[in-house]
Amino acid sequence: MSLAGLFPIDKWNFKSQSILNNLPEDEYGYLCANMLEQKYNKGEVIFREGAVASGIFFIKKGKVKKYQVDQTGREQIIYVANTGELIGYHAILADERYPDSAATLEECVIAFIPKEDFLSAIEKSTVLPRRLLKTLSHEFAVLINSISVVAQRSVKERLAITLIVLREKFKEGTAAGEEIMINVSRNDLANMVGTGDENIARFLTEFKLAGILRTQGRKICITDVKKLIEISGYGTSE
Amino acid sequence: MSLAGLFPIDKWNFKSQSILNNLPEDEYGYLCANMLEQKYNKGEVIFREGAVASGIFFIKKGKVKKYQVDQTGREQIIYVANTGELIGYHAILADERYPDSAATLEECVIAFIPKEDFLSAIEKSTVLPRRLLKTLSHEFAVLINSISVVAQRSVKERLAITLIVLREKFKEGTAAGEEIMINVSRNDLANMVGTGDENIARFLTEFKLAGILRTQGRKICITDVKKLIEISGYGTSE
DNA sequence: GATAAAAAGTGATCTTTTGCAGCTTTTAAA
DNA sequence: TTTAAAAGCTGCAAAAGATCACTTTTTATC
Repeated sequence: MSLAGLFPIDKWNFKSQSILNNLPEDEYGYLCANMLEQKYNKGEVIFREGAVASGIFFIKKGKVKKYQVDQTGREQIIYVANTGELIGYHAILADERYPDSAATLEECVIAFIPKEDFLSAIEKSTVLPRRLLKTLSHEFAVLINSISVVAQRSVKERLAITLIVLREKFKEGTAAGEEIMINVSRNDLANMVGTGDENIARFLTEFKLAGILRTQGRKICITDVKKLIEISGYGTSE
Repeated sequence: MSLAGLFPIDKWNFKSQSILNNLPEDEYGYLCANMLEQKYNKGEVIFREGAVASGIFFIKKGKVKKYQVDQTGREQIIYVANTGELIGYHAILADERYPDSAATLEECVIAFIPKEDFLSAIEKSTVLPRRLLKTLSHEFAVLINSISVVAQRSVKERLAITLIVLREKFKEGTAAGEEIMINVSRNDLANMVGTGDENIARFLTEFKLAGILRTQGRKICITDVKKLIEISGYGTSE
């Protein structure tokens, strides 16, 4: 089923894919001159919050979590980046250290582009600055939306929203007709929602009993998205 | 007292001032060609979330809250913009509707710059795109920081942080040597922290009894910032 | 496939936060 | 200065969420 009109999925997606999409041949070539492609295992850290930013990363394949760790050691996942997205460019553009950490959620292929190449590509390009401004501004909208939701919605609502969004992300790697399986640990799920693992387990059980989803080991399959949208709070209005 | 080294105040400030600061004469002149200056009373709405974005706003004097209202009518204040800051540019750059609403927290003087002027100023300028990229990227860091804090800190800690940040904002309009008075309603304070008015009143009383602050009507004067920083959770580490 | 380690699920309890009701103080307007 | 309305404060009860201990299931590795 499509979410169109039922759930504001745009409010939850950065779409940084569009930055490099259909870039003029020469500009793309230049950007890739010193590109360093690398395979990452599941759970590997790509960069850490506070580290001096040496470049940006292009996710050629896989899913990456972006997160912050607070002083008590708890992890807050800010965003899940998918195949085709760029990460790490904020630090370069702001000329600051990485504001968050990034780690793979599954096996990934990721290309590294050195800071200098990225910056001079922007310098030379006419479309890159414009695209970056657009993407960054859109990201702003996504993030303030997240703040409102985290500040005002219950854990149950937030879990519902998280599951809907994750389902869309996992849809991309799923063949048409095949069932969409969300494959993240309960702990990662808890760190996205901003609660403890136990709470997640409890609500997942509740959702399962309500016929909203089915689990296969750690994997989750949403069987009734509509009901989930209702719980998310976006169901009636918007 | 200075917060340097004690509290990461940079994590809480957009600093969009720097966008127009010391802009080359001609570029600034062009940007201001059709500028429309207007006086706003306290509490007036500047633009509303979801409205088609017609331009950007330059706060010449005063403080403005940026907020979202959820379906239950609750307001979440995302940011307080101060004298010298720009607002409304995200929507223009992203080519989307305003992602949040803006309203004055006090009497303000605000100048409106039409969308077309802003966009062609960017087109013609060499420094504007760069500055915008830098500002937007920094804003990203500020917002993800907010998400972590809202998701993981207690109401008491969040109030402490909010008070420290507000104090810095009100410092700007205060003559040197004069006492810094934070002048916002309990309701606005609650909407910044993301809780109810009653909770704010309770913790303010607690802080008052602990000798951290003093109230004069609705106005708040922080008398022991250090203690507040300890409560905020930034005291020991960072 | 066996097995150890890790992750997930459940129950009980404790803490934090919310929301209501009623009261007091402050503010603004007559 | 008076007065009405708005804003702020406090106590209490209920709800939501966090934490701990323990069991069960799953995953990964030999």
